[in-house]
Amino acid sequence: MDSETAAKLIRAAIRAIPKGEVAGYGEVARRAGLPGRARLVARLLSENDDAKLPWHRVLRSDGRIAFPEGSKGYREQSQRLRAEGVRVENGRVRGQRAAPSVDEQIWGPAQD
DNA sequence: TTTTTGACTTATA
DNA sequence: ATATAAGCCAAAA
Repeated sequence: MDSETAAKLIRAAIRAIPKGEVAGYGEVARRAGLPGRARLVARLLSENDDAKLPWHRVLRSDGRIAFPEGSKGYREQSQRLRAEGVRVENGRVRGQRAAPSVDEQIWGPAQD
């Protein structure tokens, strides 16, 4: 699979995060069928220019914002999240995470 | 060409 | 809670 295809899958996975919920980089990668490739997700977002993509719903695995505290991106992301009703305290998201289906929790993401 | 750099993760101590 | 270590890999240096 080429990198462009991977990028499409990842963007689709990010778009699938419901408004008001969040997901981790690794989680996005897994749901895109690319386990272990959290870094690719991060890289894509760093290059992303699509305003439609809800990049602000993507967090680190510990629920913290991936930008350095106080940076521009940090401020914008927390603001965007709060605008959707997500609870953000000191760079940490309290609110709900995008819950995978029961099947996904047990069996992992669908492969077909 | 090789090395470093990142909006990262999981495991282990 | 902190701190390494190994995995990840495309792009930039």
